[in-house]
Amino acid sequence: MTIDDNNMGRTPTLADVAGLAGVSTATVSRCLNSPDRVVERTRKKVEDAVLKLGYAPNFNARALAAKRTNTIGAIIPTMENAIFARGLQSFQEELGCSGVTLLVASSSYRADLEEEQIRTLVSRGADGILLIGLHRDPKIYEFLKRQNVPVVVAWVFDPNAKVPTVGFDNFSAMKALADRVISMGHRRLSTITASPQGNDRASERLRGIYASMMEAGIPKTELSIVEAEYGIDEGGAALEQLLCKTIRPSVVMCGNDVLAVGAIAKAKELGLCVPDDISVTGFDDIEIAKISSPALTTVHVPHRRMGKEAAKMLINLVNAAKNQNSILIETSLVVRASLSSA
Amino acid sequence: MTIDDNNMGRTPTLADVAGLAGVSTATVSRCLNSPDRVVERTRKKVEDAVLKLGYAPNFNARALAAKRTNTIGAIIPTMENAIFARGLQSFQEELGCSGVTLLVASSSYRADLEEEQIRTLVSRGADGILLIGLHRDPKIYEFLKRQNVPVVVAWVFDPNAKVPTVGFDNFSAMKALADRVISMGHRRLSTITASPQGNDRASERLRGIYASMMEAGIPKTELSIVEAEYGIDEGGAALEQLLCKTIRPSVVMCGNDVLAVGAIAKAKELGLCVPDDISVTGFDDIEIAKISSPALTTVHVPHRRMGKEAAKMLINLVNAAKNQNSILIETSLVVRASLSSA
DNA sequence: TAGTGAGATGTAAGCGCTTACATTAAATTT
DNA sequence: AAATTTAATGTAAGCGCTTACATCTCACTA
Repeated sequence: MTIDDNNMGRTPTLADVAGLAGVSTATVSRCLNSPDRVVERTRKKVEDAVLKLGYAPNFNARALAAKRTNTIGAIIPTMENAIFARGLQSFQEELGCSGVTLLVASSSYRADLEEEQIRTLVSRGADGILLIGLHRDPKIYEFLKRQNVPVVVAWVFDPNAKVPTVGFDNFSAMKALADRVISMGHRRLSTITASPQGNDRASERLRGIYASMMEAGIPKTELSIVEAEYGIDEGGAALEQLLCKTIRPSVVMCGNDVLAVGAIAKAKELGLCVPDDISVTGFDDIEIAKISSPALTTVHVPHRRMGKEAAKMLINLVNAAKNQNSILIETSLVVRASLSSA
Repeated sequence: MTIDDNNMGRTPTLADVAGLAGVSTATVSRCLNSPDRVVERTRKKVEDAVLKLGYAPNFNARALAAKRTNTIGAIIPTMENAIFARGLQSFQEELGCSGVTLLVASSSYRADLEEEQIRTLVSRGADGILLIGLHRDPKIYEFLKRQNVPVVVAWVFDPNAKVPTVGFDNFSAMKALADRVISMGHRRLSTITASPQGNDRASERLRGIYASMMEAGIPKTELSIVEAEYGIDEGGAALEQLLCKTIRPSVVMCGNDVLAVGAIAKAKELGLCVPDDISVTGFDDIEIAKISSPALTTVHVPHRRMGKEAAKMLINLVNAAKNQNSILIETSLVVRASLSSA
């Protein structure tokens, strides 16, 4: 049995265990944290006492005394987005292998909230922090540095950043997709994107589209842009806005699969045929991309691998404090039925 | 500026602030926790010192001394499921209104992991805990009670449970759906469900189907059951299994929308027409249900409201410790194209 | 103007744990 | 068997904060 009775009116402490076992608190502490430093017979006594009392260590007291929490914090923009959830899942799994607990917070894509949560995580004693995207007030990085809390940034790759990153090249990934789109004859382009303001993933992807257009000699003005928040309905609404423009685009390149699926649904609702009347592309390649009809052309991102690498990196940083090199996660184009020749 | 320099080699403490401001630590503490108990002039001095040093309180020390964390924990089966993510989002928002922080853990549907995480949350000093589903070892409820940590259970409604619940009646909701299915002439029924073992949501829903069949005089044997984990691909694989059975069902009632969408996709892949060859139903009514083609017949669950109510209840419990009554969240049938007459 | 009491601030004792250092016991060497 | 090393355990000083209680101020009252 792991959970047992004790007949005190309060939750048992280390001292109670020590008393019952007839040893000092230091010995009990050692039993819990480095059992090999305690002789078998003593350890047995202590373990019995722990069970007898249903003792559970007080985390806060431990953290205060040890100045270490075995906890790593992560701040993601939203929990409602499957891609963050999935990356985080493997991040957590990898941390778990090292006995580290994950603390998650979501910032709702708001910089001020994120800053607040970073401070919360630090004051809670997180040994390290995972952040999404590089773009934020430099003061925050300074703060983290001064507090001696290592950081890893995921979802972007930038070997020149002052913090290690593990992610993919948003610019190149989107440019590769745009290259393909343009090579299929599309000229009247459009995109549904998250606000690039303060979101380097979004702005890099946008830059990727422009770069491709430039190479193909298509003027920048041929790209219509609509900003949308994350969500199926938001994608649909954005598509409607796009269709109001005087020149109807032949393709809409969406910032992620969810927006894309929303756009497809809305297009069908409006009696348009995808991809005959309008092509649609996504980004991320989550499950929904495959089962969408038509199936979605998108950029595949190995989120699980990214999460895992980020975890390893952060653990190294926490343990050794030696600098880690950024890791590039390769993406790949997945061409499916939602994209056809113009 | 909220984050500023200090020229010490370590992170500043309350005592540092007190020293700089020329007051005692008690006064600084009061400035931070009950500003109205400190006179304006003093408070100003303290605030200046806080800013000057970039002071951030040490959460663990505070929790240790105050025996309160303003933190509530929640353990959900998985983060990858949109319905939990969404319910949790509004849960968190509501908590935020009261200045309470949320700590999330996911148990991967494993009872042992859940128990471990409950203990972790308690040892971290969570003032209260949100759990999904009632079914778990009674020892856990006893443990929580002894530790004086209030609990609310969500996603199920049971006025007779020993802990307050806020959720819906899984039995009636599924029975209502089955009633409709059967009234449309279906007799060869099937279901794709999470393992009902230790999952009261799943087992109640299954019971709902049986109850409906019984009323209609359909023998229990007419229901084929396949268990599947959560996921689009899992739903597809389960459908294949179902189709291997000698008697092909005319309808597949899925435990949630994600499984249902997976089943639909697989059916289409196999050349079957939904709903002409086979009808499919889901549960939850997440966004994907609307945009699926054909659109999914399902049970609508107001997750956001559920999350909000759960938060309110938990906060009351933490503050007043008076018992709360369970809250029933009403569900409703949403009939869409994926269900047709047999 | 001394007396009163409310309000502001200070003092100091913990909260439950870890850990450097001191002490004691056991194992090894000579 | 005494001397020396090594392993096991104990002692006690914090970790950074909150808060009961003591003290001090000062505007009022009588």
